[in-house]
Amino acid sequence: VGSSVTSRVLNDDPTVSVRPETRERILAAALALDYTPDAFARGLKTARTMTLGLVLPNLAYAVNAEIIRGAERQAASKGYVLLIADADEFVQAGDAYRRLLFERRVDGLLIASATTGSRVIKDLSSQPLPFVLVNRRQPGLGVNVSLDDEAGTAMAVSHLAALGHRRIAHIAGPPDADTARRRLAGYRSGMAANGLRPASSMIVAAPFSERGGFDAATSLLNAPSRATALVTASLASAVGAMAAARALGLSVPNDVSVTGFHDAPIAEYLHPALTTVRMPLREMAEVAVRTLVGLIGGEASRDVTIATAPVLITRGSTAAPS
Amino acid sequence: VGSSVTSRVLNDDPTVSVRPETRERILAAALALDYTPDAFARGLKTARTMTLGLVLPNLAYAVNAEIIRGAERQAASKGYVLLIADADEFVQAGDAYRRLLFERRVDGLLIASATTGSRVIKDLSSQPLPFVLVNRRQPGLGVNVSLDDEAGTAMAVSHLAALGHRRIAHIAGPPDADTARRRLAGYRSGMAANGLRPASSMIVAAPFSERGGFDAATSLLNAPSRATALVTASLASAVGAMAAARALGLSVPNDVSVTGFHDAPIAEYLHPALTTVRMPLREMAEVAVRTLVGLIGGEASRDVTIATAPVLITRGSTAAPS
DNA sequence: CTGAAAGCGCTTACAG
DNA sequence: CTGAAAGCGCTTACAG
Repeated sequence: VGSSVTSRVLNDDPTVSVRPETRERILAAALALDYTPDAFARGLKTARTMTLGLVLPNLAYAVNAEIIRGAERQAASKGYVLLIADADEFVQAGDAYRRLLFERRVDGLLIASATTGSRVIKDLSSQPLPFVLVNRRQPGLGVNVSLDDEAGTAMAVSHLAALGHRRIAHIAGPPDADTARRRLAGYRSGMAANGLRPASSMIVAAPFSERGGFDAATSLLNAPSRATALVTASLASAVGAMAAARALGLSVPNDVSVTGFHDAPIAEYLHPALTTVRMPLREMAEVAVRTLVGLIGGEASRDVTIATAPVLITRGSTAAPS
Repeated sequence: VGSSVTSRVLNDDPTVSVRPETRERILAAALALDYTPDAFARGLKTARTMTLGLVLPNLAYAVNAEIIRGAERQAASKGYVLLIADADEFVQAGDAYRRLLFERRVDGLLIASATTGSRVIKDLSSQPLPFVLVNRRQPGLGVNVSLDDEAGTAMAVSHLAALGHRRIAHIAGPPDADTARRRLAGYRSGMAANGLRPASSMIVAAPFSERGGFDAATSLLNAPSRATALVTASLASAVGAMAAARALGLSVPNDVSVTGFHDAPIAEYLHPALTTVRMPLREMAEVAVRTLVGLIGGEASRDVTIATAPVLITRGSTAAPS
């Protein structure tokens, strides 16, 4: 049997017409020999690598792990394999950048990098490789898949307002992260919806880290007529905020309530257990992969905001003000 | 200029002899055209993909994120790119397995999967693809790079013994994880070194999770003549153990001391802050990559245990027994 | 010192 | 229905 027929049979080419017997022989031989096509040879010929690149920031937080896992699984189910690149190096236009963008190693890129406006991101648009921004909106710059962070944060605010809190402060993320800006918007709209208008001193920007939350909460809780509740923009900063309250001799939730953003197993085991907004992170990663695969296939795609509603997980870190 | 010379100049082929002027022209043209060789074409010809596969388990824990990050950076600096595969799917011999093992997509594999004796792992040895086991020893099965988990755990035990504890219990990991077995061995040797011999009821196996630690600690702390200190085999189980103590009305560290294994930013912000053993995880990942690259290059390699000593980070979760 | 040729392992028009 | 041929973009002996 010639290699042409073999290739077509093995690839289920619908245009092939082959005698059932020949097909059987090919299939049997392939099985007997454990034949698996060489991905690089195939990639060279078809100009499809069946590989997706994932550029992502700090892995130390469970949130990003959810994204990797969701993306990896969805990619696998679409026949793709996932290449991972560190955002820091990528964004500095290092080797990872060159390798993913120009060596034709990937058919498309998922960019989950958190900060905004880097030169690299701009390069992308003047360049034919399809890409999708994950958890990150940047109008005018290609397709993005993101969550309704605003609704999530507003939900946390409403929960606290319903408990009777009025002086609700916000530990926001870093201003260069668009997720931080959208969570801040959610804080504002949540306050407004509850008839509250926060003083600007009630909003403090901080990195998405324990340390960031600690420092921000310390300054917030040291202020005169301090807040009775802190809505934070990440899980890590909520942990830091609770630690800061304790360090000041304040009890959570008796003296001050704290909410986090995103959920992870540890939230339930903290002291007190953390009330937090659970966002559909895995779904976001899956949709991002599907969107990218569509783009690669030539589909026109639009931005998508994951419609699945955020869920507020109420635990011990929030209570009525005393 | 012919493509042969071009290729050799661009690849710095030492055997090429070329007029300086020609070389200049080639270099200038490459620069002007932003030329980057097609990785797949090169891979097809050279039979080197310059890609490494990383098979790893549950990403939800910061520990594994350290491994990815260390591996990714080291791979990048060696000119490699990192493909990621989910251990669950891989170990069940799913598509990821086929793709990484047989499609010649990678030059070698880093296996950081935690459990032991899977069929897939055995397949590997009857198969020419170089691989390195990361954080996981399996005698007779290829090269592994691991940490001195035993010393780390013994260190935690000695710290508690020095504080005056005698009834030190161990929340071990799952018995099918060799890291768990080595930490258990460290617990035993640490106890012996301090003249203590624990009753077998002082050792409880549990998954490496908050929940696992919670359940194990609950049973341990409900027992008669309960332990005054718990040495756990992971960060997550320490968090769970502290929660269990609280749930029983016991204070950490006044009634019971707790130690974790591995460090992450959150440990410092827990209540109380967690005493834990910091292991050189990133170094392990880097050495694993270097070892794998050596193997790919045909070097004979031996198992390596990272020599860098574990460090005990003493925080508020341990104190003298009251 | 430089270039033409072969070939890596596939897929895909195309001819028989 | 089946197979021979070209070609994807490189690298590497080899010939000039």
